[in-house]
Amino acid sequence: MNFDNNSSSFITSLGDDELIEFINKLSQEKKSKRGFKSQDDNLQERDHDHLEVETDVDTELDDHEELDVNKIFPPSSPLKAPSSVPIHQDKNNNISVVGEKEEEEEEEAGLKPQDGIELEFGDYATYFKEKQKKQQEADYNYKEWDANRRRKQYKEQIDYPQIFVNCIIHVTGRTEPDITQLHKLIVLHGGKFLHYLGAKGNATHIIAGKLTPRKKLEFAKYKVLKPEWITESVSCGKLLPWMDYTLIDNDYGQTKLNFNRKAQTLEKSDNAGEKTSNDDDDDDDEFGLAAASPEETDLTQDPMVIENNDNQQQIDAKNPDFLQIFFAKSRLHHLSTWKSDLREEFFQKALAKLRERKSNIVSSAFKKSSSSKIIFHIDFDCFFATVSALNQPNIDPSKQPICVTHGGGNADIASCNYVARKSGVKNGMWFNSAKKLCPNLIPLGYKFDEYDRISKIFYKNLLDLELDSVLPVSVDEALLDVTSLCTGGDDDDETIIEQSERAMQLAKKIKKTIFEETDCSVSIGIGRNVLLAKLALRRAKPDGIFQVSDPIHDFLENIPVKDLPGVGYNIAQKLAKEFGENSDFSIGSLKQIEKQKLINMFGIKTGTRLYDYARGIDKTNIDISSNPQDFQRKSVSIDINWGIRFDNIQQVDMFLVSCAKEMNTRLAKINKSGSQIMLKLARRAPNAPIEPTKYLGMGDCVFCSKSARFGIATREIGLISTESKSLFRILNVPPTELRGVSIQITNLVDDSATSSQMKLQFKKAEKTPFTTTRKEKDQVTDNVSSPEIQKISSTSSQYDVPNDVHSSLLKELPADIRQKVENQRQKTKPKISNNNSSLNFNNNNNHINSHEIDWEVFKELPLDIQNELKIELKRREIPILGKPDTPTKRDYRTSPSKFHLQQIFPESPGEKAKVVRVLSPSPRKKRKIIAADSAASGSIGNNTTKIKPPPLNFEELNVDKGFLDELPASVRNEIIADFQYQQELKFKRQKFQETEEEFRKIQKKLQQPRSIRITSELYTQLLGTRTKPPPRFQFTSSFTKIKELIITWIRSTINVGPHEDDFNKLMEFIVELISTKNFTKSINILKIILVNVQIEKKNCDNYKGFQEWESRAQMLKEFITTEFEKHNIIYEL
DNA sequence: TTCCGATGAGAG
DNA sequence: CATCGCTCTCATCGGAA
Ligand SMILES: Nc1ccn([C@H]2C[C@H](O)[C@@H](COP(=O)(O)OP(=O)(O)OP(=O)(O)O)O2)c(=O)n1
Repeated sequence: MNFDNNSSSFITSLGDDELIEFINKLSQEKKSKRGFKSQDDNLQERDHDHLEVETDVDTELDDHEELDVNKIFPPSSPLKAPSSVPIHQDKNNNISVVGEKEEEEEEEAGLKPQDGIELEFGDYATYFKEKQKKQQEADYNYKEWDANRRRKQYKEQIDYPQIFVNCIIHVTGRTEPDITQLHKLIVLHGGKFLHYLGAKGNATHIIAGKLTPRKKLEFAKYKVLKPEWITESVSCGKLLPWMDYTLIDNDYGQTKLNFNRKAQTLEKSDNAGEKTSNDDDDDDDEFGLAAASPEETDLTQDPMVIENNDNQQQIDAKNPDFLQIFFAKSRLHHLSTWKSDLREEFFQKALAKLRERKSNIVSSAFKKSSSSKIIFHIDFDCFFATVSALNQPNIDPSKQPICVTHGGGNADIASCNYVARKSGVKNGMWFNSAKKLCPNLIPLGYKFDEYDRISKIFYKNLLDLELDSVLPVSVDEALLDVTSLCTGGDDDDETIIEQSERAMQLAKKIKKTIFEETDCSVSIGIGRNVLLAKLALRRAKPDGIFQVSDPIHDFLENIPVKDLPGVGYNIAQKLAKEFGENSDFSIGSLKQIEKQKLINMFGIKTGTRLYDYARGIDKTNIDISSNPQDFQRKSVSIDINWGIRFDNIQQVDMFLVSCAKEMNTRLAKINKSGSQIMLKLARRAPNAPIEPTKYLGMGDCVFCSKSARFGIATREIGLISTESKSLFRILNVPPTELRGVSIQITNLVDDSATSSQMKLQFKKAEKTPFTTTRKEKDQVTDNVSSPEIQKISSTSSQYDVPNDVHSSLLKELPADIRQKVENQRQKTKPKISNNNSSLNFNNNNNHINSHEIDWEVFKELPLDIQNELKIELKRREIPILGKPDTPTKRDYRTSPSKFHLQQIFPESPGEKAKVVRVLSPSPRKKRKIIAADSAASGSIGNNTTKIKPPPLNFEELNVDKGFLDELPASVRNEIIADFQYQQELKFKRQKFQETEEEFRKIQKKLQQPRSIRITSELYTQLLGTRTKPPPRFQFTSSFTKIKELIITWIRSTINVGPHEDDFNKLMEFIVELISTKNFTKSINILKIILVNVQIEKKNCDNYKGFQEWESRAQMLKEFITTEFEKHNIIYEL
């Protein structure tokens, strides 16, 4: 029994409690021969194990030597008589037997409202999670039970050969033997039984008796096998080659070869709006899971189904399965996933091609005239709309306006056909507004699997052409370099006309083939570069081919700039505004603008690009193999801006964990890890309504983001989730205000490319935890690569959590964050730490944890596993009892000093420091932190745009000089507080701008022309003068900035009053102004203060603060009056 | 100059 | 009921050495 790599990452992904449960379970389990964990690394798998562990706490498995069958399968359970079990269909359209009873019990116990209590969402959420869990759990329990039974029955232990380890098998439809039997066979032989096909295509195999044509398409990406594969494999005691049992034997292998794209989704199509189709399309059930297909629906008498329908409550991000449900139905998610998969696929192809070319030595006879290419831009006409309308006999897309959308109302239109476009309907529009433009607009549902299928045919055809290069732009769109196909063999003899002619013929051929194979029309644009091809494509649409012929200027002249790639609303607006033309600013006009002017307006790159585009120049390269690095994926991110509604931070944390899991899955899929993480949040804009127009939408939002470094490339769920939670706290957005979350991982490293690091090293270290091996530098991650450090770093955050976190929140935090906060809290207390043993003092929580582990049993585990677990425990700072002198301890102490480690507490009286986190900021980072520190302690007069944050109560600033990179928690806290404060300011500023606008309007309404006139006069005057700002206010050079500064200052301190120092600085500034005869300016500042103090009055929670401000303002006013009198000036406000 | 982090635009 | 507003890349900007 041994852990493999993935087990390691599995255990590191567990929460502390889970880990402990895991250990305890393992201890009891060790006699069983079965490895606990199969190697699969995907989410589902993790969940499974995770759940097994979890369930152990409150089930009876603790004592499973005496396992009572009835506890798992109560007397009424059908499993008592497995062979005669009635088939039972659950809501997922999967026939389930095992676990059925639990589900029912659970319903009774937890789901059905009892005593007339309304079912709350929390119950629902629990229920939903529980259901999944129970399904998986039941499999495991069943296995245990069966083993037990056999043991008793045969008085010996017969283990079934675990032939299906690594297999995740889904059974669908009618099979012989039936699903119950198959389920048992699979589970008993080590396989995972997948009750439903999630959106992520986790199943490795699908077993089916026969397939409807529709299912055939749907399962095209899977190994769909006959049930005999299972039964015969079992009777042979080994895994038989699945190829001999394929159900779809005609094209599977081929498809697989050409399109190694992984299954993305098995989302069934909706038929929203008019239910026009009665074919074998499946409708979604509410949960985005597999739906009932016609031949099975007769079995759907399960109360479960009804129950679920009753409980179709709001599905928002609080639901633990929200991500899957959401993604399954999100068109943009599909679009993005398809795109990156295609990019990856073609990237790999290009690499292969490159290798091949290299081994063929001669790479010449290629690339003859790179200057003159022929590029095709090919794209399906209104892709989603066309495909969704296929096989819909009642609809004629050439006459009726159609669109693809989820529902009516404010649902987005993904795509609409050209009939609808005539009425002004556009992609991305909301259905309601479109309906106004086009009253008979017909809504159609999404058919993601169809889009995928058509797309595959499309790309297969393109590949078959053996072009110079194919660059996927989207699921329905690609750029082709067809130069060599159009230039033929003879070099220079060809005229341009001949080339064009060939290109045209080729385009026609492609168009025809694709139409024949898909029933969908493509349009093709042909040009000498990507730009021209794109513009030509636009002209070609719909259902056409257009070739840009050589005097390209005529062609370009009247095209609106908006059509240029990279020119969107903003740039087009800016151009139109600047040059006074009405909205359709053409390329012809763009050409008139000087290069420098464009650069000034849009920056160096955009400016030059616009300039070139106007002249038809574009050097974009579409050949992946010519420079693969350019086409490497550089980031992986998850964005959710729909359904984000949280009540408290715990829910946010849970959600972030789901995201981390998803992130891990995605990274694992492409074998990459990243060393930098960014959390981006959308916060409801100050004046936006709590609930926006679009149901569960994000509405108008303010965005903020913060990034951090792991110090090492990773995809560990634990690290990602911990870091995101940490960042979330830094960004300080109230959970109720949150409307969008995104996590991005960058600085990607290929697993294989960095053999010296991460997993391999990690594994090595597991095996020999006593030796400290010399690590090579990790190129990407700032020289941190020691496995010990990597492990510790789960507790790392670039920033620590501020210590004003409410204590009720604390206990909800993951242990490692909690630990940090606790530590910091301790630290702010008077020194008591020095003579304490960490076991008693430092790790209160963890000490409790460690008692939960049965150390006696732990000791009986195989040594290597013990070691592994010890490392993990150590990483989490859970003390290892019963064996105090653990070797892992030494590892910390002997860590090379070049690593920057955080000293928090002495581990034992004699020892020096305890390493809590590792962070290796780049030199810049270091500077930045230090700089931020000084900024935070500075005040308004410093040469910085920062305003001093409200007084923070960090009395002690014990800077530990020994660790340059790491500032003590208290200082870090200040930095974080400062950052949060800045965020708050930013947000308030925005809020203020709106308030200010309102204020101005009110002023106008009240007919106070005089005040306005004076104000604006003063403003113009001030803005017009270019006096150097006085020294003390050097940080701003323009009056608007000063104004803004003062406004934010007031706004942020209206509850506490101005800080003495700041106010003094201001007074100095005024004195300076007056002495330099800047009278107007001083009056103006006074005005701003007076006005804004009053404005803020209504936002003020603490009247005292306002009074403080008001009195200061009066003081200033008097001061100015007196000063002015000295100069014989009388002013008027 | 160069690098970095935050932010935004644009694409399908 | 509604509704499923993703995700990647490049550019810009301001701040820091
Ligand atoms: N805001 C958008 C834009 C596009 N899409 C989807 C639906 C489209 O069918 C597909 C392809 O986008 P295109 O921009 O190519 O638009 P169409 O194919 O619909 O129309 P056409 O290409 O004919 O202009 O992407 C979407 O869901 N939402």
